[in-house]
Amino acid sequence: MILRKLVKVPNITSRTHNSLHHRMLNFSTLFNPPFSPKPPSHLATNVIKSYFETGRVREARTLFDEIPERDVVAWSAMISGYSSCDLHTEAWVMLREMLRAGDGVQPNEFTFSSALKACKGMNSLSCGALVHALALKLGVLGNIYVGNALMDMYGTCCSRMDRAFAVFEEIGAKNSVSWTTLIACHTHLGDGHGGLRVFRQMLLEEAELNPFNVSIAISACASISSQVYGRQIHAAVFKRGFESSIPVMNSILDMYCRCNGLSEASRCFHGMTERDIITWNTMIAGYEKSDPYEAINLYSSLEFEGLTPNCFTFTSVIAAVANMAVLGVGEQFHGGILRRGLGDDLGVANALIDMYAKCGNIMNSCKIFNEMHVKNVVSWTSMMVGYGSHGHGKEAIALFDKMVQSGVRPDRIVFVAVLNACSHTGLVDEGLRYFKSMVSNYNITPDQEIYGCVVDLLGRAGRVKEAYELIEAMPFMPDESVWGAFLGACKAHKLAELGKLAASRVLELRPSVAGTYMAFSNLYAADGKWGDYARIRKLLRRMGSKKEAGRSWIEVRNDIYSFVAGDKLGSRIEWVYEAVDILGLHMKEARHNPDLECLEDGT
DNA sequence: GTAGGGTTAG
Repeated sequence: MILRKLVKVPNITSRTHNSLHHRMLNFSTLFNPPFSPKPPSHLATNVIKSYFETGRVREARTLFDEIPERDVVAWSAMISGYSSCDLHTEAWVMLREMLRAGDGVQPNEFTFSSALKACKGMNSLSCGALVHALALKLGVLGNIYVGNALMDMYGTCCSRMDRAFAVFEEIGAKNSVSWTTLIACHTHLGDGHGGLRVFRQMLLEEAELNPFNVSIAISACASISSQVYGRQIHAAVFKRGFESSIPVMNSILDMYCRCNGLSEASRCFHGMTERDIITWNTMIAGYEKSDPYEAINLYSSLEFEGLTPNCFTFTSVIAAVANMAVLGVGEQFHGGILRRGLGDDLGVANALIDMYAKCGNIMNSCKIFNEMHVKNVVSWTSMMVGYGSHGHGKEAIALFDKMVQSGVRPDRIVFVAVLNACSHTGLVDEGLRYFKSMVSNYNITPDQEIYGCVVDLLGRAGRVKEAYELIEAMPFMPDESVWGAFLGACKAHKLAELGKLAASRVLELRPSVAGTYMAFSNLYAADGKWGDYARIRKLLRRMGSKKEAGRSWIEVRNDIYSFVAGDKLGSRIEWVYEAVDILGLHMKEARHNPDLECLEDGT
């Protein structure tokens, strides 16, 4: 009777549970009654599993330690339990203890599949390869669970897709998990095309569609921004009745959000009968950039539905606040984050650094950054971008050096941040040094964005010839971001001929960019060539293309007023003009000469 | 009595 009660651990209250646990510690009394010749360790294993399922890790370990003769099932339950609770290192330590115990217990296929999951969780290729060797020695590689787990480990740890694929090829009778795992490995590595190739192969080999492989295939479409493929799979989802699966629908929402289909995402979202927190997070993230106001509205509806926001929710909501630059709202969300104990989450803290910087409060960004216990490359980048946009280029650069000293390896995006900081502070030679170091010390191949930054760095400082030489020396065709940076330099330094060359290149690459025509016509105007100026303007009008209006907004006593140049906000617009006049006076006092040519009526 | 794949944050 007592044993039957113990097996039902998850359903009991904590007080009852604690008292039971207190009695359970005496293992031999409970599990080895006088009439039983051998300890029924399978019952203890049952309880261990229940403990892990309810997160009672310490109790599981205590009970395990009490078992006099641990068999392979008990060891496997411990390794699996730790790994399921995301305690992968503990699972690994357990495996090592098992192998060293010297009691003749050998790992089986259950032990290996759980151990490989732990290696994947630790992102340790060396541990995974050790398990692989041992599994080979003990002849369990033919087991489908072991094969699939091995493939997953290789595909995740250090991106060894070559080895993952070799394992996949060796699996004789692949099952649906084998296919899903291989598609997921490709997709999670950012190779959506590869994921879809495998998905297509899976269909050719007449493997069945299921919610698992469909979710990851849609995620692959999202990663390559292909709404065309995404819609095809959406149609298959509809046909097979997988629309009742929340993860499948969440994937579809995410795909539409990332593939310029926000209205379609919204339609699907409203059609869902059941939604979880990931559904809401996906939509909030989808609206965060293009319609941050709606993202914040969604947050309110989520709370109204009684769901609990998590760190993903706040990361997106804080990003929405940053895009609107509404400090008061951001502070309120920050309070909510602290009340829920989510302030220590890395993603949330990174978003807060960015939000405070974009809302003009760089001091709070610094405070959050300095108080973080763990920082990743995004934390350092966010702080550097913040410093850069506040005109503190030197602080941004100092931070880069500090980051390297702390052992964080810079990625491509950090270099974008440091180059921008150098560019806006006029630290041209420092910027060029970082550009060279990126290639020689960190083996990062510069892409269009990086070249655009360096062209901007040289161009702003008036070193336009060097900027042009850099463009000429690029190992690939410069895109519109590179020529755009060059065009900006020509405009700033009134180099009409070179500017026309740059503008024509941008127009060749993206003929629909109205902003380029504007810059182009301004160059003619600056050059006094009014006939050419009129011709471009006429062309622009004929295209029906309109440069998107630069929108500004101001927060006055908790109300936000948004406007474009020449807009009328009733009597309140006077406040804005008054503020602009005061800024102009400040500029004159500081002996800055405002460039009024950049002002365009109605834009 | 012990093992598996999918969805959200820069």
